Amino acid sequence: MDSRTVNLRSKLEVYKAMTDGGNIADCPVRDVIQGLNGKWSSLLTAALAEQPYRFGELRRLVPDISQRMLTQTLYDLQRDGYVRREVFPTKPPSVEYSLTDLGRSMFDALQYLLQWAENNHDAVRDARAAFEQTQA
Amino acid sequence: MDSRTVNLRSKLEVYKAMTDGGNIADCPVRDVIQGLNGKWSSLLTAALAEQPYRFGELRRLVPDISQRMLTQTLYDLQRDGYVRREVFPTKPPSVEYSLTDLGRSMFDALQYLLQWAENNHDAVRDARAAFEQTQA
DNA sequence: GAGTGGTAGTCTCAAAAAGAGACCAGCACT
DNA sequence: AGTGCTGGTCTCTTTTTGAGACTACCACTC
Repeated sequence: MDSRTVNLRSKLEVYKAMTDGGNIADCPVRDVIQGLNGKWSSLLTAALAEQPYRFGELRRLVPDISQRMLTQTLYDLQRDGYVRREVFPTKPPSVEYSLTDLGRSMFDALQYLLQWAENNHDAVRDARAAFEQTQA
Repeated sequence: MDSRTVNLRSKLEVYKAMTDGGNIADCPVRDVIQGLNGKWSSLLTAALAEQPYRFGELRRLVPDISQRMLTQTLYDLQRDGYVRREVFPTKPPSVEYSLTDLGRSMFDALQYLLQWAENNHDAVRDARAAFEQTQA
């Protein structure tokens, strides 16, 4: 996607897209965003954007995720078409997860936000510190 | 942010930023992203990017949010420095919420993802339908 | 002067989601 | 025969979210 395309659209238009012109509760844009803002979705997508990984590799790569949430997040990403799951008939069978073209395309858009977070986490940290002062 | 800056960075680098070079559980990038992926954060940010709103206006604008979650999400966005809260001494007092410069900057980055969702929600819907077939 | 409505919330309880950790089957290796 | 690796599932507890009643203050109407 050409970045100028986004910048030419008004913020109002993006908001309207999220509310689907009145169909607020059942809006497709919110539906898609909803599937991406789980606690682990973006981290796992970022890992798989680097290279394909097996289940156990992902678990070791992200030590603070529980097996249960790893299973479920991968299932959700697969259901929405971002991730491909391939079983190899080794003994014991191994399972490889990789990004689909759709997943790669989504991650390209997500990267702007990740990059922003990397550049600005100091500002957010400062804001939190200042806010705690006003509350005290 | 210049879009080329992002595209020149490898996916590996973005992943490394999310894992903070080993400090995976307590990574500032994940910390910032975490604050943004609540169910209502992106929708409220999009609304406030359009124009400032008062509490009751936001509640009417987003009918399926509970007062409790509206209060809490606005509190979180204010704490992280994205939103400014101003009380006006009218009778009864009214409260106006608006984006800060930091919030505007963040929303610019978020917009790429919202735009992607708007362009690709059909593909996600198709993926879900296809996935249900394979499960049945 | 009693009721109605609009302001911005808080409080409580129920439901849903996430986290922790035990448990499983199958096979290879020692 | 025991140990470890594979990729999970199952159960229980804690956290997060949702629904809805309730508050205090004031203006306006009847």
